[in-house]
Amino acid sequence: MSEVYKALADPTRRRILQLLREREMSAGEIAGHFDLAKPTLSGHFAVLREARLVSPEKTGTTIIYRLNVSVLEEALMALMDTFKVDPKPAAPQGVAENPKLGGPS
Amino acid sequence: MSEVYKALADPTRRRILQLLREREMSAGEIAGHFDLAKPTLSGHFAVLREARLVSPEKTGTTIIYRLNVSVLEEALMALMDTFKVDPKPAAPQGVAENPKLGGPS
DNA sequence: TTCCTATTTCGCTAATTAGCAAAATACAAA
DNA sequence: TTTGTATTTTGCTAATTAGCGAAATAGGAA
Repeated sequence: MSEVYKALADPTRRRILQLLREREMSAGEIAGHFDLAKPTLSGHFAVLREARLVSPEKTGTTIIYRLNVSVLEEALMALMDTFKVDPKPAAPQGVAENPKLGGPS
Repeated sequence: MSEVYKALADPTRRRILQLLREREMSAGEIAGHFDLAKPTLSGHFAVLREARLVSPEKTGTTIIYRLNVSVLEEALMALMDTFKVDPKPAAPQGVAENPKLGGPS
């Protein structure tokens, strides 16, 4: 799960995911959308694969990358759950007002 | 907005946010939850402040950190919108089975 | 004022990472 | 087999970053 955070932390990888959200694409086609060398993009693909955010499908010499929507969905859900954020416009969330400042130090 | 991704990418910072989700705490009290030096934690606080995920409030010599729930909420919403993910459980859909290429050949 | 506590800022080091060119791998066609 | 195309792996450099101890800053108490 931590790999997902790492994968999402890079803007290039987020753009790749957005591209794949529209339709699946080959590695070279994705690379064509960036001003980066192909080995650089290949490295980004590896990070996205490790996070299970994309799945490669080899057909001939080309590799088709497809967005793994369910993994992305699960990751965002877990994120919301971790921070107890509701998908609805939040009710006034009571913040504890007992900070106990000087504390037990 | 990109600062939020960066802030969430580090596990220590995510634990800090989880602590602050329960109640606001002073910098020193937060530091007490970790085996890290205080300057290290102070650096993490700075990243969280830059992302506007926490707000500091100075009272005397102590600084109380409070979770900025609305910012976290907005960030997660924007993330879901970016990737067009619905807050409902989705139909099961092919999950990646092997991050490496070449497969079981 | 001096002293104590809380927190940050300053250097610095080690580890990580994004980027590239070149080489290697894999596959299809001739 | 050789050739050509698509993609990854290798080896490297520069930039970023998490970590630390020491010093600096700020406020309250004596």
